[in-house]
Amino acid sequence: MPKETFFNLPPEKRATICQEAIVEFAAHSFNQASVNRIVARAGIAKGSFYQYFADKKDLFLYLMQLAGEKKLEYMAPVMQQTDQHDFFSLLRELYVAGIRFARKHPEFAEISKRFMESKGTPLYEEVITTNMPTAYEFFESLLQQAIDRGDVRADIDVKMFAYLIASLNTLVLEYYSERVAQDYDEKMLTTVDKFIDFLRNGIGAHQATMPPSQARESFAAA
Amino acid sequence: MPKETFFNLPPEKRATICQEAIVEFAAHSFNQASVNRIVARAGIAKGSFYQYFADKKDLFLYLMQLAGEKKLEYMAPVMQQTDQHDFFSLLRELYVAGIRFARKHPEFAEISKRFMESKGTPLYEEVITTNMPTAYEFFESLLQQAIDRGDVRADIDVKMFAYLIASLNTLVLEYYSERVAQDYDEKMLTTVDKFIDFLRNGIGAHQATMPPSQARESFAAA
DNA sequence: GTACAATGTGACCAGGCAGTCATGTGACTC
DNA sequence: GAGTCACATGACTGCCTGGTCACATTGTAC
Repeated sequence: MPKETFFNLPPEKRATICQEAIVEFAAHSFNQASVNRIVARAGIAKGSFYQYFADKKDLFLYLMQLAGEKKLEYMAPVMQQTDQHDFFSLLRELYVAGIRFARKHPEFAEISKRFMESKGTPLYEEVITTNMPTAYEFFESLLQQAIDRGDVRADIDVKMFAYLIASLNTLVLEYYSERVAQDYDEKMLTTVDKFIDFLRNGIGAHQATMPPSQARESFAAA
Repeated sequence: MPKETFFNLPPEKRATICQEAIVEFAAHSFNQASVNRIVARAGIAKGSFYQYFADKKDLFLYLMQLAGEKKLEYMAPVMQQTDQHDFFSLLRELYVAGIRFARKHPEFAEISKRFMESKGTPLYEEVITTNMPTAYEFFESLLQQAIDRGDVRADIDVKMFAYLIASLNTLVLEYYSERVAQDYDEKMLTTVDKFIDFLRNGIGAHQATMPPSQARESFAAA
């Protein structure tokens, strides 16, 4: 956590520092990111930085927290509707929400992605074990619900598909970003739908339906 | 490419240097990897290193080449059988071969993985654009063949599924390594089969068959 | 005006890095 | 023994890093 000094700062100065730090960590891994560059771009003295933050890690964890909060703003509305929609529709909304978040806050998404790739480093272990429940557990319980409700075949390996569905979440985002469109929207829904249809065919309870769905409207706010 | 001096070295010394370099690049990204550590562990002088290699990148590219050659040893036998098996069996063998490679040469696999995650860096761009055809194109043509043969539904988005299938290749490896077994084999075939069955249900031409396959023997040499 | 606390500052430190180079060494030739 | 060649060596350069600290500046309370 940043020191009190940091929160006493005029908001715009605080915002500038955050902004430049976000840019730095979006462009470089934790180790590669440079405090020197951050303070230079933010226009503050090195000594000031260490009046605000205990060290580089302190800043990084704070940014991770900000990113998490921001992402939750996108995901929470969807996650509260678990009862009102079938499993695949819900999944679709979750994927869409994830893409929206990444599109509106690409630096946050980049930082998170970079962090997820740092599996195995001490910093990763520290953050994961002390902080967050992983997405896997969430998808696991969601899958189990879906099976109980009859949305999903009962004979699947739940843990494996929870893993796969969580991974597909980042996969659909990457695919869309790299191959389909640089700009937000338009083909996004159809891309997500193709993934969801594929999943529905693969593990849905009803026999696989051939016609892939047309682009439907998202039931979450656009 | 390493200098002539390097290849004039007694083979065991060359092997030692390679081994220590592999360990270093498996444990650290290109930027984080330290020539100082490599020479210290390999027991050679810094100056000697620069008699063998032009610079750090030179060594790294050489290791990437070695890794590629080694991986090809595993993949090539499978890839030459494209005509003799249906699409999903072939895919299964490719996935299995990939896991076998990663199990027998974990450092090479780690280096490759780390490199693949460095998308966007200048080094990545340099290697990709000048050297390798990506796996995507390979899977794309494989998919197209499968459609023509009637193994796969004709109405799918070929590019998207080529991307997905390529990604699933690394995904099944990660899942197996992280969640199923630290040791090689045993549940590997059943894990891969679950992925393949899922794919078959999702995009196979015949209506989804319910009973997931039992562990079959691999048709490639074990 | 003065005292005091909060905040700002950048030179500085120790340490790591990639890469260089003058010098050393030993083997082989004539 | 002299000359030559391939290889070996590690001190050195210049640079960058995260983090510190003695000192300067500012704002406020009295």
